[in-house]
Amino acid sequence: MSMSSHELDAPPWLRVESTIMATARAIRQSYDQRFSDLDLNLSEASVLAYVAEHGALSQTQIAKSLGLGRAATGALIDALEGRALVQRQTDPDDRRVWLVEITIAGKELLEEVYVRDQILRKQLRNGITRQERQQLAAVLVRLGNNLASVLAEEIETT
Amino acid sequence: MSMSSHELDAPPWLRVESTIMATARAIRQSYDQRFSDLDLNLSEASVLAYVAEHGALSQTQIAKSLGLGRAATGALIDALEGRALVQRQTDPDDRRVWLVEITIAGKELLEEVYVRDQILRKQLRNGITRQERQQLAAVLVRLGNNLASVLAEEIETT
DNA sequence: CCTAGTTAGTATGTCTCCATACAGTATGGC
DNA sequence: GCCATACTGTATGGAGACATACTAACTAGG
Repeated sequence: MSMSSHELDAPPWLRVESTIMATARAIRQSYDQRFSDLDLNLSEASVLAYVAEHGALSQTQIAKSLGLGRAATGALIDALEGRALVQRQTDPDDRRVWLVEITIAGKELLEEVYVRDQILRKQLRNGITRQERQQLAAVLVRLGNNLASVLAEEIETT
Repeated sequence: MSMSSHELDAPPWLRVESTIMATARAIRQSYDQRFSDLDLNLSEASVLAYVAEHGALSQTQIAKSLGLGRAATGALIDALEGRALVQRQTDPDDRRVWLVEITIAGKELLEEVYVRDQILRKQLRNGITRQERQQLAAVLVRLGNNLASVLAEEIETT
């Protein structure tokens, strides 16, 4: 993996963006590999975990919480439902919405997901202190806020 | 932007991954917006800047330095060449390779790119100290190394 | 009521990238 | 020289996500 090979010679903005981008890709990839024999990718596992923790939720709620669009979320739930890991129920109060719940089979699979997540996280934290991780998260959040205002401002101006 | 809305309620691994992922997406998006009236996206601008700085390069060299695959890089160069921002020249020493160089028009466009990059970077750095940025980069590199070894190990085991 | 506006979920097209496979070309051992 | 190997650039198919547009259904104002 050429993670750090383009640290010195690339143009400045690319350093930030491509490092973050490459890291994000690699995280996704490592989870996908660890989950591959469960036939789950990271997004599917995330939906499963989120639904397990929060009970019957609409797809829009799930999408918002996971930072995905509604279309992408719907596709994920299609896949999970096809394997009977979650089930859709009609909402008695609103005939537009599906309430998504985890099934017994889903819970069982999720146990294995948790185990592997723990192992992988331990490997990824190697050589990175708790304080550093917290700082990383804090800086990323601030960066995210700056990005949000940049993007918002941009829309105004247009 | 729901950058921080899923900070507290999402499952743990998702916090790290999705924060990084969302940040990367947002960075790309903000650059794309700032460059949109130049008809450039971040990757194209990166290729342009990299070629401007390092002169005639093979596509493989460019790909490696930018952390992209050769196919994706080729497509980017196709687009830039179609707009006469770069030009391909045959390598007298190796008939397989294209040597890619920036054109006058490319250099002119790049000036504008640099100006906008400076402005955007200043906005993104808002409230983040130089030290924090360096630490962010350092932690990301370490995380990247951990990811690389995880992915490598995974291949061995398979 | 009933009409206008909003929201839930879905379908579709696009974007950006990767992985794989391929054809043409170099290179190093024999 | 010759062959196996490695490498360059391209074509193709797929993954993952977005934006847009659409249908169905809810809701609030008149």
